[in-house]
Amino acid sequence: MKIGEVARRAGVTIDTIRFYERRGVLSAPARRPSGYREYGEDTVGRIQLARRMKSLGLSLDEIIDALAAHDAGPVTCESERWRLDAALDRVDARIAELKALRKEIVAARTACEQGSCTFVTGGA
Amino acid sequence: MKIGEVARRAGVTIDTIRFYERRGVLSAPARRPSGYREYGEDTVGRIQLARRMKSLGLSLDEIIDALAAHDAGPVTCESERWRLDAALDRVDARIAELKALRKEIVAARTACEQGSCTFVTGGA
DNA sequence: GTAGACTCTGGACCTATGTCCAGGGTCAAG
DNA sequence: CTTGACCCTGGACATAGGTCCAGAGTCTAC
Repeated sequence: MKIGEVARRAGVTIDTIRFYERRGVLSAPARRPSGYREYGEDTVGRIQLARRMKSLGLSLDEIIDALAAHDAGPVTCESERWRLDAALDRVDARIAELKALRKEIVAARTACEQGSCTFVTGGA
Repeated sequence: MKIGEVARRAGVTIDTIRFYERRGVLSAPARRPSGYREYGEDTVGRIQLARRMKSLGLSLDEIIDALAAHDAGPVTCESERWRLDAALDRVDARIAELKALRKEIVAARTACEQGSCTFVTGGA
């Protein structure tokens, strides 16, 4: 299968596939005599798994690591769940940050309404 | 006042001040015969106001715009509050995104525990 | 006058994840 | 054989907000 078909079936662009190859998400595929990349079915699944991980908030480096674990041997939900936990912790931390920021903004708004504005005057 | 003192008093780096000048947050200051930038007191306040806006989630472009409004004439909390509202809307939107992501992650975790894992197998 | 701290310019570099491009070669159908 | 779709490489570009650098000139206290 040529790269275009892999891209179409996996729902990504050709550029993304080549980028993933450069970054190590995908290993270098076989080549036709012409130099064209030749992929097997499994590549589509691997890309889809990578995208699934990405959609759950894993970074590319984390995805590479997770896929390496897959490659190294049988993985189970038990052995991999910590990756989700890490992603969850990060999301929670980010939400907490944003909630703190929200509070700040609301406080600034309230101060505005009460005449002790720190947004227009720069106080604080 | 030379740039180093402004930086120290405003709590930013010299590089940041020069960057703000390039971007238009600060106008080009007077120069000494040697070429050194010469600042007045007001610059410290302007930088602090910019930082305050930044800490409330405004982008640099928004800060530039807000400061331009300050420069153009008297501003009031009434006339400027919409900027805070815009920042608040953005933060709320981002929090909503992250909560949706959180839900996804938790769902993936739950599926793991129940044996229908979409994280290890890539299903979905 | 000299040492050490300060400042100048202009551009490269950083993170993260792709996206796009030019200039060229290849494949498949008619 | 031609045409149009496909693929190759390597590198530049994008976002946002700075950060850092070299090599040169300046300022100040002693």
